[in-house]
Amino acid sequence: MPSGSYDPDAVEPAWQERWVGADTYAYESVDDPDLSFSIDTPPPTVSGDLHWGHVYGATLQDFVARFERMANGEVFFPFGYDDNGIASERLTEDELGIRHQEFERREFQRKCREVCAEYEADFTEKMQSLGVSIDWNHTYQTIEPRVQRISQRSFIDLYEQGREYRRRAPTIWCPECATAISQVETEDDERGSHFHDIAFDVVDSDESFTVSTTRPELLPACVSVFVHPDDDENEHLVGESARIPLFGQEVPIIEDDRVDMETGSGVVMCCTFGDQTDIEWYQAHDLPLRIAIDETGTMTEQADEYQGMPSDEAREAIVADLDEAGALLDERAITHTVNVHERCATPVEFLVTEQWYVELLDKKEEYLRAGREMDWYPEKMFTRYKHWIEGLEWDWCISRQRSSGIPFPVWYCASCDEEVVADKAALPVDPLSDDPPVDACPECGHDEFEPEDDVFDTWATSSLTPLINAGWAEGDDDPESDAMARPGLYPMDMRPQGHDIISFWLFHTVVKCYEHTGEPPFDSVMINGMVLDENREKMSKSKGNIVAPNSVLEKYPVDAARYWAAGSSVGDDLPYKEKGIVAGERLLQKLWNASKLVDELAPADEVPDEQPELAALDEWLLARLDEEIEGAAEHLENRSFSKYRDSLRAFFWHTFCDDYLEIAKGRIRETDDPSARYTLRTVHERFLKLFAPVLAHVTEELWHEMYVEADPVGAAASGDATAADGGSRELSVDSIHATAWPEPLGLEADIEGGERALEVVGALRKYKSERDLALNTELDHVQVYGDVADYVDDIARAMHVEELDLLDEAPDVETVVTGIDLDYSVVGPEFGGDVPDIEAAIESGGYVLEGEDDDATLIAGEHELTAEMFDVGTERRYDGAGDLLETDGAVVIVG
RNA sequence: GGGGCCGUGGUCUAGUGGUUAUGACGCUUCCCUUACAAGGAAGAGGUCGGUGGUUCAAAUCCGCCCGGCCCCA
Repeated sequence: MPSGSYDPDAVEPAWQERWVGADTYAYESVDDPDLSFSIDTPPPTVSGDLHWGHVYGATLQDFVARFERMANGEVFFPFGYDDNGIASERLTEDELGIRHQEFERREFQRKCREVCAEYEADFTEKMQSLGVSIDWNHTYQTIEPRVQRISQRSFIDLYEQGREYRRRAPTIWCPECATAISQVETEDDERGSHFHDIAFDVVDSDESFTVSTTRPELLPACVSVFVHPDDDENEHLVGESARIPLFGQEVPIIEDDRVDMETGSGVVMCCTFGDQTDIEWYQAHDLPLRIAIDETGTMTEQADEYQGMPSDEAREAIVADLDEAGALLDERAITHTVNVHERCATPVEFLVTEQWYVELLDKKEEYLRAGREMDWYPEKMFTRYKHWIEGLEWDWCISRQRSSGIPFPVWYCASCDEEVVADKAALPVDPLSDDPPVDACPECGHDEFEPEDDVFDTWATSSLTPLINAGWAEGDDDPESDAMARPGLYPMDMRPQGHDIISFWLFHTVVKCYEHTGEPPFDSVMINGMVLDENREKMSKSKGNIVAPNSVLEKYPVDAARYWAAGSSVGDDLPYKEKGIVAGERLLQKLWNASKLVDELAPADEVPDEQPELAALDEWLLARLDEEIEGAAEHLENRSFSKYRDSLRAFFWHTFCDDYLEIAKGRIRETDDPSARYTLRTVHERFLKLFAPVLAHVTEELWHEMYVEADPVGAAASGDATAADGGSRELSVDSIHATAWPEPLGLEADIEGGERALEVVGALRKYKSERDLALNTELDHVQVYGDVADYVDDIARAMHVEELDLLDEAPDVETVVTGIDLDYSVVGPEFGGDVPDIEAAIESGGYVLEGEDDDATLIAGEHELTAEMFDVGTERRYDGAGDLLETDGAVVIVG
């Protein structure tokens, strides 16, 4: 039995260990029809510390997992470690003091797996200490051979379907990392720079104009000059040609509304490529390419005498030469926004390179339909998906010029460049180490091949997690078959994701998996918000407002943090609030203390097995709990965690502890009442189950303390005996989390009577409080008018009333009509614009009241209102002995 | 620049057309009542960001404005 005060420091780690040791959350088989719910957890990068995003995201997922497990059956809740990215590459290099270039790619990846294993173990421990009900027997690493195989298989399938192509085209390039990157890997940054005002001559004219640029080294790459159509001052230039200073090429002057007239001179040069607008112009106006800077940042032959110079050196030389030639009109410092690589903060270049792409643009409609088929929590996130799809302008560049990552399974004929892809049976392959599947080029017969040394974009793999979980293309021995090994898992029931990364992770996953299976990969997606600081600002290192979860969890119980995390609705950001966690801690103690009292009042061996004849108030409480059970389930199904948490807490704390428990306590101590004992224990066990999804540890401990024979882990408990229990569904381990969500009892109860009885109790409390009396002050005589006959003893005992009488008739009061309250929901639609007339008549007293109660009629001005349209406001004046108290359903006289 | 979200007592928050606007934290007063003082009871505190409109009726719907946040460019 529970005793003392609750000790989470001892109880929580003990249960965490036992859950993992006993495989509490493992499922027997993924083909088990009992496996009712599956979650596609997006694998986190494991190199860093646990941050609030992990805690919040994983905790919300766990609420759903625990609820679904109780409500429906086993839950597939796997875990993945993302160790396939550049973060793990750097980690391995730092840890081992090596450079990846020093090793064959395959060898380096082996080292990565080894180094990451330590970090993964550490991360696993941290996740387990959050009490998350993940099945730790089902984890994967994105760098493991099986995942590499599925990634390469995905590539080959899409290639065979003609949905992938290799092309020379503009790409976003990081000169520091020497790779193409996708747009989502860039961010804006404010940088200092210089505007150079450069004079351009108009061909066949004496005229010249000024172009302001921060990139004079791109002059040799200039292919045109643009003017805004509304630019009256420069409009006359449109149609002419301009001669580029120093380099001499003649380029057309074109109008386009993408020119920013506010910046510089309003006339802008378009180069190959200075920024993304240049690329848009290149495509829109069919401009030629003049590539003046190569992939290493060196000037090309287009740059004439500057060829071979690094671009920043060339910039200085060109500026000096412009000045000498008299073409440099001005030079001034500015700050402007530049696109930088998020990882290394290097400003990106826009280069023309050969890359692999996945075709997306031709199937936007289908992708939209797939997105619409999923349930979005919150719904508004579908809008984000819709806009993302509609706004797609480029196909997806999936090749990266990095040294580690999953290799493209492709070779090229050294003679004719024919693409040769790997045999499906041979996957995973690394073309840098493995031979192509053919001896001679199927196109030209040549026998030498160049391996593709690019690797996949990390999202090309991360977008396959539902397929990895379902064992796609692992279903049978046929290497050509894409049958799933665990087809029952697909589509998966829920995909969780933080809202900051849905566009490149979730959305790509939808599209990619749809391509492979023809259906959306998820029945539902649950988007969570961010954890903000106490002032609702994003936590960031530069602001220095980061609160480390570890430091908080050392101080507070995990269940308290889980309680705090449940204080949000799906999709909402959640500010870190120490007070919110303290509130959770208080609830844990309250639950523990109430449990002690329940166990004392209704110990297991004194509670009748069968439902006894129930007192009216007990019946009422059980019926009210039925409503709460249904409400809690509905809120959890809608992922309205906050509503679930708050309504359950309020009902438990106020209705159960403050009202019912006080009454039951008196009744049992005086009469050994079996009805109250049965009710207490029944209701209490149900409360534990209702709280279990959020307060995972304390409910487990209490359930074992009170409902499973001698099997708690806390304090005095020892041994590992597990006793069968009636409530358990007999899953792999005895746990409250393996029991079924409570079914409503469906008792016929006098709901109104119970409410009325508690109103009377409330009125008497208020009476005592207003007179500064202790709540246990004896009251000699109380009379009640109102139907509370079945509750008289409970009321009298709870409020220490010596003699409580029921009155058959209303007490002798003088009723004074104080006004008329209209029921606008009836009067409004009935009388419409005449409502103000009626109000005016009532206000001025110009009305006649006829009849009483249901037959009452009100004549106000021109209109006649029937009883259901109004209430008569009254005030009672009581001149009798004692004090008159009123509630909605009863009249109480004290004294 | 495009899109989305938000603004409710000191703080956070419920409430998407209908009488007196929900709750928590904080505050004030009272009560040690053999589960819990980290508890209980009562109370004070709000022109629902501003403004105009729709409606018999607006915190709620619509327009504009102000303030804040996020995503995309």
